[in-house]
Amino acid sequence: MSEKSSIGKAEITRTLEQLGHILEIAGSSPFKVRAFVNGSRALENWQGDLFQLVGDGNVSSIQGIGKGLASIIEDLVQDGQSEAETEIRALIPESLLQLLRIAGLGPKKVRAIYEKLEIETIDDLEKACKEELIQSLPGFGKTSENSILKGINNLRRFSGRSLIPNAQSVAERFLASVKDAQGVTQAEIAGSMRRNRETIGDIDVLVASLEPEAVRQAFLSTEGIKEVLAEGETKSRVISEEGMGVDLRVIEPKSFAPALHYFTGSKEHNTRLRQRARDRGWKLNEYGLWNEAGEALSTPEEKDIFNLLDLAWIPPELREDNGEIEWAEKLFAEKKSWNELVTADQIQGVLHCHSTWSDGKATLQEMVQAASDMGWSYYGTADHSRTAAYAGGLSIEQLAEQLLEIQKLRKGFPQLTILQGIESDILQDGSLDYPDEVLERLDYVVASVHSSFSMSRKDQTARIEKALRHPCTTVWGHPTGRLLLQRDGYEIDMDHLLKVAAEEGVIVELNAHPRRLDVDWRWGRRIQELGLDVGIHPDAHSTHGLKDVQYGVMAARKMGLSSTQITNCMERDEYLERIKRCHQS
DNA sequence: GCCGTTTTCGGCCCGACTGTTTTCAGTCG
Repeated sequence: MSEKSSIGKAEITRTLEQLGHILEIAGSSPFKVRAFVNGSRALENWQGDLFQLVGDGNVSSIQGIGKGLASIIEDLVQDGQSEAETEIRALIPESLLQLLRIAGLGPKKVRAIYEKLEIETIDDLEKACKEELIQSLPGFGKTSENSILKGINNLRRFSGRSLIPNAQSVAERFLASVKDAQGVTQAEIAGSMRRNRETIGDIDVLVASLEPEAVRQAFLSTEGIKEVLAEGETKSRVISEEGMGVDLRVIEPKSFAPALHYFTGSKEHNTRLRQRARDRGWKLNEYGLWNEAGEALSTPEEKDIFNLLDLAWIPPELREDNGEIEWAEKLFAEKKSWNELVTADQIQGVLHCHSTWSDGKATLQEMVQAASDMGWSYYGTADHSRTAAYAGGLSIEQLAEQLLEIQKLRKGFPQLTILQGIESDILQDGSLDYPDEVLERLDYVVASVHSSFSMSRKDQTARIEKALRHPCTTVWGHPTGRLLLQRDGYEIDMDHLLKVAAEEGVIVELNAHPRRLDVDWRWGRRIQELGLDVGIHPDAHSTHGLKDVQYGVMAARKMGLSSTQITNCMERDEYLERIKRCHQS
């Protein structure tokens, strides 16, 4: 398959989604619109070698992608462009897509604004609002004009999504303030946070109470509300001062389980479940599950909903319509339940941490003390290698000096096994950063890419493959190099490299830094199929950074992994044996 | 546009809140 085009899967999924939105503004059938958006998601969730799939002419084998979308995808992969795409893009000015990002503006209103006033950009729309041109349009008024101005303002101030720790602190604040409101029996965070998504758009607070008014009062009196967007009897929505949308939903206690399921989502997962209910002549909504006669079935817990639909209970993290429903069906038929997903207290130790020896903020002794305080039984430091000059990479002499310090520390921390590793840059030609005899003296090697991100997919893949095949490589560090909300990862043939890692016994890192969470959870199923071992490593640059393993654990749960698939859930002796095995001279 | 123990047509999930409306369309999750 030719690789002359540089269009990867990520760009194609974005294109399909955009085309859906363009069709929406252009007034296409809502079902056609949904087909594009669904197709985009189906492709995003599908893991494998897209080049291969296109070569085999099998694109429409992906559920949700039919002949039409398959042909667009094939054209994009093979030529970098598609005639159908060009035709759709010609329907409306591209810049109208930006208007959709303004809260309160949907496709119909954007279209009306464009057709009546020929407004194409956010700047022009802002000007029109200030000149009071919008309020005269049919279906608009003075209030809509003001809310559009507010929406534009918010859009400019906030990027839209947040990293998990930032979202957590906002969520905890709002949860705390409704929890003690009068009449509250239960309160939980639902939505993408409960599903452990890698970034969070909105926070969903779900509260069970027969006194919704008291809950609303408590919610709206939470500290740090920038703006109230809606306040109804059972539903309110605000923007926090951090720029996060926070939704409150109050539900009667008897409906808490179906509501928790409903507001946990994902939307796609919910749609599938509601369809499943419909197939039986039933109805599923946030208030409960209803039979043909319209009688509520008993669903005191989430698992009751699943079981009544002949499904095993599905952990919230897995509810992405990513094959979990089919799996739950099988488990239910076999009277089995899901394997227990990994928990943070099962982590026994970590590799891949930094210290002041390279670019860390804490000394090695401080890091070791913190690791000991975490109750771990092994700890590996892996500072940067010599080529990483930007990060104070260690020379061969410094590595030797560091070992002396480690030997001293070992005496002070007899209960903690302290390992000396290195995070070796994978050089441009795929070799590691020290001579083999230096690498062999270390306890382990994390091989990571830190430079030349823009190599072609083919070259980047070959580069990393060479590093993974090096006998000293123990761990493949942050496999894609992505930084969430900052940059995409480098282009690689992930499926191929995972196979290489499996062949070589290399541990695939799940980098737990909340900005990385790399490897992406969407590879979870493939990783399990290949029988790969995953290591959850904090990539800590400070003592506080060690606590980031919790985010790695969240991502591992989202991958569907249990402790037996995580190397650093092993007891010390087994673990030391394991990292020796893939670090042979 | 996608899909099919309704298989090539006729469906396609569901409900709250808002604003501009006199009964509802649009937006959102």
